[in-house]
Amino acid sequence: MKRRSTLADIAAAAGVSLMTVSRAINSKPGVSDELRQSILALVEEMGYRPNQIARGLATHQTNSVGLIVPDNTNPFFAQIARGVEDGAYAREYSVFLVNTVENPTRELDALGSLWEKEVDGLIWCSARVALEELEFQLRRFPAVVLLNRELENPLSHVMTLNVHDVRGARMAVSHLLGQGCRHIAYLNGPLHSLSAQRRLQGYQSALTEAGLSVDPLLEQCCLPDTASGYDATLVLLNRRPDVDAILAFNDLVAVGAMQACQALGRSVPETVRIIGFDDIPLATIIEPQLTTLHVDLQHIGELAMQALLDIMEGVACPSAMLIEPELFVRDSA
Amino acid sequence: MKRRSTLADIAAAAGVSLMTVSRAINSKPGVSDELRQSILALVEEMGYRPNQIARGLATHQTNSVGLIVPDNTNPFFAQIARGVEDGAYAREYSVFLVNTVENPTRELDALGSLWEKEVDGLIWCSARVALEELEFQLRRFPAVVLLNRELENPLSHVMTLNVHDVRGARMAVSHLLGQGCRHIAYLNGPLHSLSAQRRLQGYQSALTEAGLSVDPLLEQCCLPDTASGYDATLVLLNRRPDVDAILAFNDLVAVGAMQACQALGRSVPETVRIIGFDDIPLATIIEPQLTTLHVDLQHIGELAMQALLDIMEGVACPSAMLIEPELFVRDSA
DNA sequence: TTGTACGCGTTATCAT
DNA sequence: ATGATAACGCGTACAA
Repeated sequence: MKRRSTLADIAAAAGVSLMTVSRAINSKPGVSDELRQSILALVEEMGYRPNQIARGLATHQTNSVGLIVPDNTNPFFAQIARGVEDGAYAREYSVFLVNTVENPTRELDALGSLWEKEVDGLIWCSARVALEELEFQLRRFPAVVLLNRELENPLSHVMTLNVHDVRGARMAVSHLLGQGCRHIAYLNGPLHSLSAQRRLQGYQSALTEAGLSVDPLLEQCCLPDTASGYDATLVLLNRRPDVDAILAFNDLVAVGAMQACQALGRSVPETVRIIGFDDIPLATIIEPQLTTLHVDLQHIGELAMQALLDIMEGVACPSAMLIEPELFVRDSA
Repeated sequence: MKRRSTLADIAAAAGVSLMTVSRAINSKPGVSDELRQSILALVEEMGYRPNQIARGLATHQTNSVGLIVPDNTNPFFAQIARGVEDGAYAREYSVFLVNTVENPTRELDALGSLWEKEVDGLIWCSARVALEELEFQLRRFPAVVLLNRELENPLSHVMTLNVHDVRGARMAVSHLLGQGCRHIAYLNGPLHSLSAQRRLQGYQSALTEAGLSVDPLLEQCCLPDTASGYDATLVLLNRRPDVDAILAFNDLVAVGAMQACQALGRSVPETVRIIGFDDIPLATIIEPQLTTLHVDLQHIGELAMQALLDIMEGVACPSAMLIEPELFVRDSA
């Protein structure tokens, strides 16, 4: 690996000063056209590329952002990450990806590490930290987009981006009620998850408004994966065999629920209707295809990145965005 | 966002020189114990964290690596990325994630961008560039782990990490032959994919060795996703209705094949046996569960990261690693 | 239009 | 054990 050429090398080769080369490269005024051409030719020839570390030190801009997710393996976050990365590429930014693995220590480590690296901005999904810690961290970064978390007091350099979970859950329940279901259960996600709380709230309020009572026995918590959804459904259906519909925290849980129903000989959607959330690719792969609340996750990722760039550039930007999920009725409900 | 404190701030507060603080922080010798203690206390109090950009400029080490994948949304690469990130976290490295989206331009852009950022190392999956370009790029980085690509002439700072695709495909074909199948088709992946070529080779050689002829009509190309697998299977079964087994390039394709069979009323595994490759989570979610060649992708990611660190630290390291897939017999074959 | 001096925050080197 | 000084590669501010 031979030494990288620097501005000084180019300047020497071109017989001009450092600054002239710098200006030529950054297409700034103050360089005659022919000189610029010959410099750029040299740059090409010598394979020069600006050293972003040095540039970062001088300008306090690194052209990189951090993306914190619980687990990039989860299709939900994978899609978002893809959108973020696409958006970053379009604007010549690089993305540091970090998984928290639902581990508070690792989450704080990630924040510290990103801060040390002087990222220009941060997209932070499902922040699991206490409010005080959250505010401390937000203060440290120049720009932040918070996904899946809300903020009482808006900060000018922070935008929150949330799915309208309450409305989504209500749409699902309405649909089930319309199909004649009267014993609708809810497989909730982790209690500390804001989405889980909001979806629960939507579920309960829809039932109440329909004149049905909210029955704690119809609510069952589980981790947001297929295996947990399966187990939770067995528990649920054992406790309340009269259940005729299940709203699941997300699609993975819904699929687990579907498998459990099949294992118990309860056909879907004939005896139990199932609705998921998020519309991950799996939703259309399994049989019967999953009715679910569709959210364009990749687009959300791109939106988040664009908003982040807007904040960084001082462009006016809303303090919060709310994404409306859409009920995609397929075969499971 | 208030100004970050710097070494100078700490030094001033402690009434010592910059270097003493630097030494204390980096736990280098040359600082008395009590002084070190009091400095570290100040560091804590003032919330000081070293600026990695400045440090990077001074040391030419950034404590960050690049990870290039075709698409982080593909479970195959998502698992690998997760392993890489876990490994990086364990050693206090950060990971730049880049998607190439099978786009050569974007792949080159990614390499350029990572080089500008002075990453200490690179994990490069499924490099799609020509040999000459590959060698040029490899020369630019201090350390590289190449996944899914081989190298004629080993380089001391590069390691290749491949799955033994040939052996995997042969195991699959053997298994199918043992089940009595005699018209085994192969749904190949993209032609430019090295894995696809190797799996094809394993498929063909296993047939030949069993005394069966290789029939081009039994080979069908498709993109490595479910929809393409579905379409390709329709084409294939239309052309050769006598097919009694399908080996798919990967699990996504296999699932598409399974759906196509079901759509055509051909039961799996009774009339058509199907085997996939990679064993992504989906393999055990669908019904019937997929028989497939299992590879521990997350572990591969960790291995890649560890090897990369070894290269970077000058630790002796093999020039190539070959991972053996294992046939997991489930319900589809 | 072009060039010079300096600073960004840190580490390496050489003194003390 | 501690400190002064010079890099690292670039951009900003100002001078020519």
